[in-house]
Amino acid sequence: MKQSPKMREPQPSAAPVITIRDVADAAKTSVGTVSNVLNRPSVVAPATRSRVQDAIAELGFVRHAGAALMRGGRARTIGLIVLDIANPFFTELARGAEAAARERDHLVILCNSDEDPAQEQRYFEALAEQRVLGVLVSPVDERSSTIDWMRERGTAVVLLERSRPDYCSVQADDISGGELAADHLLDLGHRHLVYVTGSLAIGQYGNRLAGVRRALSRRGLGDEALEILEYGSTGTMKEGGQAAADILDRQSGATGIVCANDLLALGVVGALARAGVSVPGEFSIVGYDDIELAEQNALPLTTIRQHKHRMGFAAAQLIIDEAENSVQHTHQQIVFQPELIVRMTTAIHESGS
Amino acid sequence: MKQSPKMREPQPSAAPVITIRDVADAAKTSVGTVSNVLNRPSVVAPATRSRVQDAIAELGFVRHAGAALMRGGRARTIGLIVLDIANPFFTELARGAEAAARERDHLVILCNSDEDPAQEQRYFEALAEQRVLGVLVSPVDERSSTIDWMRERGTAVVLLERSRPDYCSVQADDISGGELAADHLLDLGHRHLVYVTGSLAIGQYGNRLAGVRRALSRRGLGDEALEILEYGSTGTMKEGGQAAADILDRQSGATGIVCANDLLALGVVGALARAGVSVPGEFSIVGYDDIELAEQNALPLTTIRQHKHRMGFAAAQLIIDEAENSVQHTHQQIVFQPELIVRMTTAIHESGS
DNA sequence: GGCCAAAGTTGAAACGGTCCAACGATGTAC
DNA sequence: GTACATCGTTGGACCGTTTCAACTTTGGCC
Repeated sequence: MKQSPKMREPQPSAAPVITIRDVADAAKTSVGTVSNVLNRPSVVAPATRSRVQDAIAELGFVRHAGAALMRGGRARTIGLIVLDIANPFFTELARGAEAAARERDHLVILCNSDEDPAQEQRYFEALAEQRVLGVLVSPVDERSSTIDWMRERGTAVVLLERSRPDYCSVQADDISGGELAADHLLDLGHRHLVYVTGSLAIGQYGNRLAGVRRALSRRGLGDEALEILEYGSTGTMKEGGQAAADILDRQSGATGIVCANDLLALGVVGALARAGVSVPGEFSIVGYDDIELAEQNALPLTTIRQHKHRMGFAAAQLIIDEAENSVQHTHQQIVFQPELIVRMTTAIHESGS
Repeated sequence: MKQSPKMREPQPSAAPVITIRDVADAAKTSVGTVSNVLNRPSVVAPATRSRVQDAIAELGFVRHAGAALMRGGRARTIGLIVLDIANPFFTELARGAEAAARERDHLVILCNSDEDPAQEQRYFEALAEQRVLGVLVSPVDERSSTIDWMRERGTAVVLLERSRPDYCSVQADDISGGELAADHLLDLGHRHLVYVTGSLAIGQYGNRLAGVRRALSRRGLGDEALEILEYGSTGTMKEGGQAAADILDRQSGATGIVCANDLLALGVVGALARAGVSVPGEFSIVGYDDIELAEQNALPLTTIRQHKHRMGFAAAQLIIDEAENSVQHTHQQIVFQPELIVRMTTAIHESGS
């Protein structure tokens, strides 16, 4: 009955779908010229250019990114796959990547693998299908064949927090970081340490542990001076709370605690405080990452600072470079040095020894 | 056992670019059939189907999402634009959206506007060009014409934390939440409150303030019983620390502090602790959001819980529904009720008022 | 006025998929 | 044996853009 499309219906289904063709007609020119206005405005005569721009604005034309990609191009979009979007380390890194991308007029889309290889794979595939410029990934497993698969299909990949000789990567020197943390405690006189960590399958946690061990052995201390408490996931505050309970249970005589990240450390500190245990009186605690919370905590956390923003920035630059100069591009592994930030959760070990 | 990866030069870009045509040839069938295997596997005979699937695997075919969209379809991707990716409220919400999307085999891509209208606009445009299914947005300004513009161009939009009668939206009842917080303090005997907030241009912070005022006026208290400390941004821990300093400076006699979000509250609590001021002895503090940190803090935070995960879940469901049943879809505004969670930062106000 | 180069514009051929009408093969009913 | 329904497959039109060779216009120079 009411076939008239001009009726007052506020329905959204009136989707007109404006194409470059419509713009060309409205501006009384050709599709080629409109395309030039979009992509190479300088080659179009000013008068024509502004006629086209007016038509675009008037009709509300939105270029179809998918169609634009068909003649071989690559998108102006960078994918970033992180292990845990709730970890401030990654959000700060994402900000850095975004800043670098913005400089070159690119966009970052953030994907959360939640440490699940299947989910990671889904995002890899989706990004490959989108023909993104490249993917920055903090891989669940850096040996995963999916990463090679991506590159074989023509999508550049930069590894975060992991490295492989045949890929660009951006990481921190986690071994030195672990060493820095342990050295600090040893310098303060602690002689029995605990390393609290998320899953050691996460490479950087393993490396930090290696650094701790190196510091111990440099002083002639062996594994008897170290306990390891490993929890299942990426290292959350809740797990830190659990760790504090476990440490109190054990009564093992340990006085220095190195945590694999700040969330764990804050969890430990919080739980100890709630249990009425003095920090740094009875335990000295060092975190890792230097997230904003570390400084703002009621008891500011001694920690190992990572240059998260710079790492993200560098990674995005690498991927843009790799994509734009793929011919003469050489893979590089960038390593950032961590830094000890002493705050209030560590102190000299008074009694004994 | 080593492979010899160095035998041949790492191909600069020997990009083969496998198309559906190549797959069809390899599987000795037609492109139409391959397309059917991809999109409607059930209509293809099992033998053919597996031949095609083998060819896809062997050749490493990746469908070109852009091309697939050209015949009018919509992507299986949902955009989510948040104000501040470092705020756990949004990451938890993102997780909820992701869960709902996964159920329907969609993907969420997260974009961070950082409260900058220009950045928000850039993401809107990029998502429109990608022809995403729809966009969930926590808008910098819900009256922005960009939102209407998106819908006119055919991209569904669901508002988060804001509402407009002509859009789907998911929000919390912030007025009730503010009231809940203030009532709690008033019940405990506090008679002079401070409201610590980020920019009041952020609508929900304004609503929470309105709730606080409502609670006061219900008890016959007016603006003389309320101080407002407004800081510039989205409300960070650092600003909370500043607020604590300002409150101590003023000596105004206030004893109850309502914060517009948990990060502010944790900043206040941390800074007061560092200043040696007892909480909840001298000040009672209520946060807002119930992020994970609130519970895990050394002094667990009394706060107003928001159902972040459910909100994200509902929003993603709405957008999928709107996109799939656009004809008979009616816009709905979903409102979640907040909940008071009493922990350790609030206590009875002892001394006479 | 004739010639030429530069500047601006044009139309059509890709690009890699989806969709669909039409087709062939096979089985079933009478 | 004929008519018909079902199932699986096929090829080509089409989607919206970019690219590029060819074309037209303009203006400078001798």
